[in-house]
Amino acid sequence: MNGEEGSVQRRAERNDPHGLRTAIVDSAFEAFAADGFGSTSIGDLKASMGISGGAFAHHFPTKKALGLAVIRDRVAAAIETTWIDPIRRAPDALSGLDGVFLSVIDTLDSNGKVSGCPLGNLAVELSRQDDDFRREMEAIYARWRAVIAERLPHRAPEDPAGSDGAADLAALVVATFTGGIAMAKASQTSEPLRRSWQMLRSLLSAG
Amino acid sequence: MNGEEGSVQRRAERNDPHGLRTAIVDSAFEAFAADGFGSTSIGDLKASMGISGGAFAHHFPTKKALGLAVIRDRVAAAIETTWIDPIRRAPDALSGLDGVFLSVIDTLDSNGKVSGCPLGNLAVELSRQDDDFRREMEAIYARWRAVIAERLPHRAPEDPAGSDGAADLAALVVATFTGGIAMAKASQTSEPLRRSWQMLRSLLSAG
DNA sequence: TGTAAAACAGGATGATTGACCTGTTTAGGA
DNA sequence: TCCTAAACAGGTCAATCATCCTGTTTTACA
Repeated sequence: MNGEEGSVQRRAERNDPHGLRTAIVDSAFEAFAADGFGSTSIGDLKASMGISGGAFAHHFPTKKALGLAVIRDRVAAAIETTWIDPIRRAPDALSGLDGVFLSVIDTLDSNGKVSGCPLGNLAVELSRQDDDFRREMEAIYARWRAVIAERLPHRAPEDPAGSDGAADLAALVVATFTGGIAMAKASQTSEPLRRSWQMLRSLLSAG
Repeated sequence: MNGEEGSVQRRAERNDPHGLRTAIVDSAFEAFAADGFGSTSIGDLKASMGISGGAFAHHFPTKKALGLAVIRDRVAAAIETTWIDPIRRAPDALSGLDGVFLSVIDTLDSNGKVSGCPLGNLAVELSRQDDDFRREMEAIYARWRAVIAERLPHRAPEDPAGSDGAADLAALVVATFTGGIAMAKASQTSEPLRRSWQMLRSLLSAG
C-alpha cells in the first residue's frame, strides 16, 4: 500500500539511553508533582519532550514502571536534598528544622503557587491504589523520620511503655510539614504551614 | 428499525428526587473518599446504584457539579460530625482533641484499612486542578481551624507581632491530623498518627 | 381533568488514554 | 567486518469515560 519512499526517521545522531531515561524521569517528576500521577498523560509527556512512543516504551513499558522510577529516583532524592542533607548539616536539631521549614516557606512565597509536597501528593493519591507504590513511599517516610529522630535527644526509659520520644517527635515534625503543606495547597498560601511551624517551634523551644 | 413493542421502562413506582439526589451524593462521597475523585467513574457509580444515565444527568449535569455537592454536603458534614461537634461538647480543649484523635485512631485500627481524611484527600488531589473545588475546601479548613481556636486560651498581646497563639495552635492541630493521616495512609497503619498526636499532646500538657 | 414541567430510562458518541506493533537506526562484541 | 541486540521512530487499537440525546413516566398545578 505504501509507496517507494521509505519513511524518514530523524533522530539524534548519537544514542544516549541513560540521558534520555533521566530526562523522562525528570520531566515526569515535575508533571506528577504539579498535576498528579493520574492527571498526567504519557501522551502529553511524550509530546512535550518530543520523543516517540517507541523510545518511551523502550525505557518504560508501562506507566506504573515510570511512576516507580520517579518515586525511587526523584521523589526520594527530593526529600534527601531538602530535608535529610540540611538536617544532618545543621549544628543542632531545632535550627536544622527551622532552616528547612523557613526555606520551604520562602520557596512557596516566591513561586506564587503551592503544588504541595511531591511525596505527600503521591502518597495520598496512590497509596490505596497500588501496593507497590505504597511500599516505596512508606520506605521514604520511614527514612525521613529516622534521620530526624537520630538527631533528636533520646530520652531515657522514663517514657511510658511502648513509646519513643525521638520517634514520636520525628513523626510529629513530618506530620506537621505534610499537613501544613496540604492546607497551604488548599489556600494557595504559605500561611497554614507558617503558623503550624511557628507554634511547633515555640512548643519545642519552651520544653 | 425497532419494532412495535415499546421499550419497557421500569422504575420505582414513586419519584423521590430528593432521596435519589442524597443517595447519589452519599454513594459518591464514599467512592471519592476511598478511590479519589479522578479514579471514580460515574459509570461505575451509576451501575453500582442501578440508576440510569438520564436520572444521573438530571441531578448532576457534570462530574464537577457532583464533586461540588459532595464537598459541600458530605465532606463538610464529616468534619462537622467527627471534629466540630465533639470539640464543642468537650469539657476542655485538650480532652476534646484527645477524644477526637483517639476515636479516629480506633476507627482506623478496626477498619483494617486507611483511606485517609476525606477532606485532605480531595484537597491534595483537586486544589490545583479546579479553583471552585479549592475555594470550597479552603472554607472548610478555615471553619475547622476557627472552631478549634475559639476553644483555646487566647493569649495576651505578649505574642510577637502578627501572630495569634490560638490560631497558630489550631493550624498545628489540623496539620498534625492531616499529615498524620497521610502518613498513616502510606503505611496502612495508625502508627504515624498515634505517634504524632502522642507527642503533640505531651507538648501541650507540659506547657 | 388537562397539561406542562420535572423526573427518570437507555443508549449513543466523541474524545482521551495507555499499551502495542512493525520497522529503522545505532552500538557493541566476535 | 559481521551480526545480534539495544535504542529509537511512528502509527494503531481497544478500552474507558464524561457528556449528550431522544423518549417515557410521574408529578404539580390550574
